Amino acid sequence: MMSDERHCYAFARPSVTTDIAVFTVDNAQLQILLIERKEAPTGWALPGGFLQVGDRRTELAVARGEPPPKQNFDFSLEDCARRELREEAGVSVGALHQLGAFGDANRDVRGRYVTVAYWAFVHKSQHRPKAGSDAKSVRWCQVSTLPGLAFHDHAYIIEQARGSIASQHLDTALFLDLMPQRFTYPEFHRTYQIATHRTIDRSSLHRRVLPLLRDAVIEDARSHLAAPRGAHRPPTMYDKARAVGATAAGAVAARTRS
Amino acid sequence: MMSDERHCYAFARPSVTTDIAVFTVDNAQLQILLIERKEAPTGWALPGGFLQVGDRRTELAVARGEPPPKQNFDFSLEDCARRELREEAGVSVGALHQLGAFGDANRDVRGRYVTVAYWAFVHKSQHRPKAGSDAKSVRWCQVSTLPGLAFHDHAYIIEQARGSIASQHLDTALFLDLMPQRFTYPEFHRTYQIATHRTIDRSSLHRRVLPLLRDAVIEDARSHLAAPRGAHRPPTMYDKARAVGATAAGAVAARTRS
DNA sequence: ACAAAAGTGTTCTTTGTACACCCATGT
DNA sequence: ACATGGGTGTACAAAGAACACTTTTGT
Repeated sequence: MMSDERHCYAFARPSVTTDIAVFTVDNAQLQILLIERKEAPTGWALPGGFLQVGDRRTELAVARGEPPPKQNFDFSLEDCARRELREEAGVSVGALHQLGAFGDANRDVRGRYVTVAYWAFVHKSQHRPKAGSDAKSVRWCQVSTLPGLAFHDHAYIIEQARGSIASQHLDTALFLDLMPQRFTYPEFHRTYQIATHRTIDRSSLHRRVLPLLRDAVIEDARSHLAAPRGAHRPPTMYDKARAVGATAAGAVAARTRS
Repeated sequence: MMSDERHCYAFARPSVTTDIAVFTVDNAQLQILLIERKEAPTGWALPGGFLQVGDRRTELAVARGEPPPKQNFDFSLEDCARRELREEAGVSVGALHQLGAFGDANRDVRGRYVTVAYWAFVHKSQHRPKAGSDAKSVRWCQVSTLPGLAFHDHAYIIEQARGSIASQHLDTALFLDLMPQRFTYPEFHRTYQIATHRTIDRSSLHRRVLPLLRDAVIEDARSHLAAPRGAHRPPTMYDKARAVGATAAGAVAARTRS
């Protein structure tokens, strides 16, 4: 009902969307969150969707500094990415990293789309992906065996994101986002190697990461329950929320809720 | 006449623009190309403008693979940047580097704008900036003493671009775009230092750059006319068009014209 | 005791740079 | 001769990583 085209402009405009490549490490594999589209073009795709802008009057008011509407309004591109991720896939992320804008005229068969791509790291435990409004389903897919994608530049975007992650002057601290609330260094070492797709000496990485975890040690011996037990020294547990540089996904989720 | 708002959509859409930070080195200063806007908000700004998209029928046809219209159509975001730079400032550049997308709701008082920012290097000799349709004037401004800008995130964008240029993992070859058709290594050395805002040993930079210029030597002794004369060995002249990695602005201009 | 974790010290490589000193080539 | 350009060799510094080895701490 009422899909009237009520927003009219003197010049044609493209649709603006954000797409987000959410990576996680599980089962010794780098995985990415994909959604199965309900509408054409059907198939698998990166989660994402339209930048919600207000009508003329609203936008002018916001541009003048008035408070933005609470509903159906993305103040920033990053807001849009977070919202789409939440609505479409049920996932709230910490740090979002912008990859760039993609806008070739033939990138979407439905018409002219300009998309701003982001990537993020999460740990599965903190998210329960749930297909939202526009998605038939949501799935973690191994990046090594991606299904065919509904938009032909999504594979390229994922490629770019992986390059960004691997070839790096990327801060070690960013990889903390891949960890659960509590984790040990050996776990971090394994995860880091999988995410960057290379091997690195345990001790060398340890030296780089330890400073970040200095204040995140969980002293309580009972907390070690989740750590590997055995006839050996138990690993130190760290609390992601207290690690420097980590963007606690929990905190972000809480902030969003309030 | 007929500024009717003929393009209507079910959902509000932002305007999409590109902005370009064009840098050059002249008079021992890093300079940037700014235009003086004719329309509100008046004042100085980065050259740039609207992404020209077709109407629904046109875009669908292009998305299906049919050839894009010759007129008033930007196939890619980069095409848009080149066109705007040409139309608005009379400048054609070689390599364009995407900085990212900026789309906060309060970035433009006229309404909701999403801009994709690019930066480029040029040499003044190859361009005659000329105020185009939307510009009252065009000017090279020293980045050290920028005027106030009509859009408050343009200063931020310029800042980002300068950071990108200075804090390097930037390929040396890109700086060849700052040179004229023919240049000497000592000239390159000076230019490089100004652009990156640091000093570097003549000999060290020489080693990095020489491989790029191997096949660009101008043998003809008469070509040395433009080189500094004096009671000393004359410098070797190089031809930018034959240097590896340089994107000859002339070639791009020619391609555009055909 | 054993095994995994934690921690330390050393070496190696790479990369970029400075620096010193050569030769080349014009007026 | 001399001033500038071109070129080479060496040394140095920092960063990242490998490697070897020790110590810790539980069963």
